[in-house]
Amino acid sequence: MTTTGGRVPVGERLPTLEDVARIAGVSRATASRVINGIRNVDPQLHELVWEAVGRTGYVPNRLARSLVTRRTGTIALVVSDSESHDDDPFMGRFFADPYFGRVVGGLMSVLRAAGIQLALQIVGTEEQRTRLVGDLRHGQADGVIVLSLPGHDPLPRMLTDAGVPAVMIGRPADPVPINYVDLANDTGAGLAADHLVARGCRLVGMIAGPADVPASSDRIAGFRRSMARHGHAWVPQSSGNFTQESGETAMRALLADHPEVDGVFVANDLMALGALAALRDARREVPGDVAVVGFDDSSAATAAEPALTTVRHPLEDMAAEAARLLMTRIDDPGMRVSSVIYEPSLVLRRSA
Amino acid sequence: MTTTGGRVPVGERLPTLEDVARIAGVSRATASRVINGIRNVDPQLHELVWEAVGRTGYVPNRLARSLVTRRTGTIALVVSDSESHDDDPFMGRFFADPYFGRVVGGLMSVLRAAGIQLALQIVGTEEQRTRLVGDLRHGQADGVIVLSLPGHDPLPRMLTDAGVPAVMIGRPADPVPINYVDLANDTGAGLAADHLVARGCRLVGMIAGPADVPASSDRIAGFRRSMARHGHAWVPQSSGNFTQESGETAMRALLADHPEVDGVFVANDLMALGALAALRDARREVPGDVAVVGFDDSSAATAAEPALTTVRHPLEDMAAEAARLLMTRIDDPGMRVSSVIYEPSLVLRRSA
DNA sequence: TTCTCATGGGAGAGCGCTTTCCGGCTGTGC
DNA sequence: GCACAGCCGGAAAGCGCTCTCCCATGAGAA
Repeated sequence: MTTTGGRVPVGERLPTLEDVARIAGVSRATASRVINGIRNVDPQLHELVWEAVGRTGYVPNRLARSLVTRRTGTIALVVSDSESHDDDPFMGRFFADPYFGRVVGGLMSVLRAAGIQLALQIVGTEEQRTRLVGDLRHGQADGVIVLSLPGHDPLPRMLTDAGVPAVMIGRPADPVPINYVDLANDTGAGLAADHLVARGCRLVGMIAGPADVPASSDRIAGFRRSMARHGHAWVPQSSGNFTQESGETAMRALLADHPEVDGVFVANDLMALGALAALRDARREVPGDVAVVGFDDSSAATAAEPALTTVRHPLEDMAAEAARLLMTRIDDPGMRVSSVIYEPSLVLRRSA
Repeated sequence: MTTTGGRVPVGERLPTLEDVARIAGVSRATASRVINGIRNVDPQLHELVWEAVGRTGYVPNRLARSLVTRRTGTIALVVSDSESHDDDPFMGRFFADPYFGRVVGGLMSVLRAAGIQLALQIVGTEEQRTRLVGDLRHGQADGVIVLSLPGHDPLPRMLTDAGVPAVMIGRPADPVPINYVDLANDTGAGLAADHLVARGCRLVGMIAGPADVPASSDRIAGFRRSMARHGHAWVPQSSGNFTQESGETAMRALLADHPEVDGVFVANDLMALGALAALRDARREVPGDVAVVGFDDSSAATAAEPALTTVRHPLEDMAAEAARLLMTRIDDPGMRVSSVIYEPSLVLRRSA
């Protein structure tokens, strides 16, 4: 078996800048200048260097370069999971949820074009968090996108204290001077309330998410506020954990306690799917007997039968914006803390 | 504002091994040995070093370490996208698909415990591929997990030629001596055929995926073979691209051409969701008029109404296995090429 | 002609770490 | 009492790259 072209045989030492320089008959410094397009270099040497690069199949060693430039071309996506343990199935659920995929897709749409790679990090324990922040300060990654998760996570604060460029998707639970991109969750929930009331619903219930997730509590507050404004001071509520099954259970509970509900706002589409199943079991027509409004406009909304009327959450756009914000922050360390809030809209389908 | 505890102020130079050594009153070499737990070091010095580490808040610089050890503690997840362009929406679809999330979840379940991070890479152009392989040879990552995508991708071959530890999830389209983990897709499709026939279906159709994806073509072949064995030499077929809408379109086409179908095998759950919608539109009862079997047992299967009878694809387990295989390969470069094939099973729900 | 100044290239000092090599010390067996 | 292992710690050589100095050269000004 022969080796084709200029390909370097396996196991052989890889060509270094030194080799390129030697072959081109210039110094390492000049070779480096040519390859990085820095300063004017004599066109003739320029050519010689590129020729040597071609002949050797030279590829710069990113690690070595990063060590001196303090730039890695990597952004970390950190999922901070302060509550669950390593063997908790929570993470499995998390990745399977459309949320994760949509975020990654949005981030990559921007990062890919910029030639930046995304490094996925999950931190659970205090030690892992400290470690992560340490690595980041060393420039393991140029910046961080933090995904908001349940609980009062110390990570955002640690990151800002350490001066690591960071952007959160979803606001932090505690007030921390960190950049973030979020949705006006309260307004979105308000839209759902308006719609259900306008439809003529008399008793509207709510299936909420975990109270310690900011996105969730904002939806709860926004919904209640809007309902109150419409004269519904009291809203029966049941809670789930954003999964389909929990939505089904919550709907059953709601139905048991308040058989007369004729409208329900579910804090995310996945739970709405479960709610739909529970309503089917209870022989309630949707939207005839009970109108259902979801939240997120994820793929689950169109998968549902009937298709879900839901609040649109432009997660891909938000993630893309977060990536852009982070890149700006990385290039300009002096940038002042800023946040971008997206406005939700109601997507009308058949369920309400 | 004061700085708490041993925390190092922002902007200050980070403590290096040199600093730790100086404070502990030992040489850099000894400090390194203590921190990495290499060789026996006098217990007293040992303690001195750790104390210095605590006082300075020292965290080893991973980059510098990797440069010399040639180990990064990173595994790359590469999505090779040889056909689409940068602005193609294909990638958005890809990340939103449960497939991606399930794979990441499975990988992380293993990698997280091993303290390895996952770096996401998307390569589209030839240049990006060359670049990627170059970076990998330099040890940018210790190994690669490759996701199989449409088309005859040159990447697997490039990787093996370069001697980069790699494991594919899903077999390569062309025969390449690369490690992979796959599902016996043909057997799975056969299970679906057996079930539909056993149910008494007279005319069974099929909604296939793209023909150039190995997983898809294996399902097609397996289904046809099994149907033939049951005496159904001919199977009407319509194709989609694994999305819900394409499934709906394909089902409509199938119904138009063969109104008498009373059973259909759909090559993945997402398309099955679409097929269900088309059947509903056409006023066919499922499973009464038409029985439907999906593939994957993804979250879409339970979201469907009626819930889908489907072929279980243990993607999380497979991804976890791929991660383990890769780690083994990394530690033992001499390991011979091996592949693991998972056996599918049929999950009975209501649609068939 | 001489001095100034701009320009391009080379030498070499690091970036922060691991690891080999070697010297000095202690303990054992004869 | 001596030779020989066996250990342990330090000095220093890198890993592959960038980038600051500094020098040489040549053009333009006085």
